[in-house]
Amino acid sequence: MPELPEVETIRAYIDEKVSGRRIDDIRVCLPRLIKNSSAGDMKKTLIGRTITACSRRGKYLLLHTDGPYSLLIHLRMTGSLIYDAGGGEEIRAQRIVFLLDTGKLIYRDIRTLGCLWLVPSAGLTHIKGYDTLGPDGNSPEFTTAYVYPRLKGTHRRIKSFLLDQTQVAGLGNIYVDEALFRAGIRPSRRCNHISRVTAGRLCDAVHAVLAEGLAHGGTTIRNFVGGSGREGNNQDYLRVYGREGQPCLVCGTEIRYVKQAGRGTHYCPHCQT
DNA sequence: TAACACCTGTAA
DNA sequence: TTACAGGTGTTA
Repeated sequence: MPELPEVETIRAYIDEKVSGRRIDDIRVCLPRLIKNSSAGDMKKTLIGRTITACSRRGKYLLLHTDGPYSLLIHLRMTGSLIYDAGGGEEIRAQRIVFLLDTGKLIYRDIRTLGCLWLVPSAGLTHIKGYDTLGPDGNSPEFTTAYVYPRLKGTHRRIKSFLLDQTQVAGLGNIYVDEALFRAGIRPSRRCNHISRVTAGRLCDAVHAVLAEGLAHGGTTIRNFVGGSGREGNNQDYLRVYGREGQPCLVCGTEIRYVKQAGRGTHYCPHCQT
C-alpha cells in the first residue's frame, strides 16, 4: 500500500496509537527485512525505549524513539503497520512484532519486500534512498519553479521522471498515471519537450491527486490491507488507473493500457498528448 | 533504459 | 501455467 497518501494515512494512525508507548520486546520472524543490523542488535538498541512519534518523508516512515536510534521503515509493495490492542483476530504474514507496554505494533508484509533500518535519531540516516529524497509532491517546495528547470535538463520520459524519488518524493504508479491524465500529458512524453505552462499544469495535477488521495484516506485495491483503520476509498475516484478498456470520463475514448518502464500504464489517447 | 532481482498471492 | 501487482536497487 505504498504511495504518499497511503503511507501518510498509516503514519497518522500509527502516530496516534503508539506515541508514548514503550517497547518491551521485539519478535523478529523474518530477520532479512532488517537491512543494516542484526535482529539481536535491533533488540538491544530498541527494547526499553519509548516511541515518541511517527513521521513520514516520501514513502518512508520513521518511528522516533527517546534513544540514540530510531526505526526507518519502507513498506515497498505489500508492507503495512498495524496496531493491535489485543483480542483481535489473528493477522497473517506478521514479520516483525513490537510488544509495547500497551498492545503490539505489527509489521505485516505478504511479499516480504519491505525494509527496516536502525538509524541515528538525529542527523543524516546514511540510508541512500532516504537522504536523497526530493521534496514531497504535496509540499510547498514542489513548484513549477522547482520542476521546470529539471524537466528542461533531461530527455527522460515524464512517467519515469515522476517515479524518481530523488526528483519528487511520494508518487508511485497510481498517482503518476492520475496526475498525467489530469495534466493532459502522455506518459511517454520527453521531459525536455514539456513547456513551462504544461509543467505548471503538471505541478498542479500532482498536488491535486495527492490531496484527493489523502482526503479519501488513500487508495485500497486488491484487499492487500487488512486490519483496522487504514482502508481508504480513493479507488472510487481514480480516473484512469485500472480503467483500461473503459471510456474516458472526459471524452469517452477507450482508456489504453501499455507497459512503460516495466510498469502498467494507463492513459487516454485523446486527452493526453 | 530495459531487464532482472527480490517475494507471495491471485486472477486470467 | 502465466502474467501481473501500489517499489526500488543492481546490472547489462
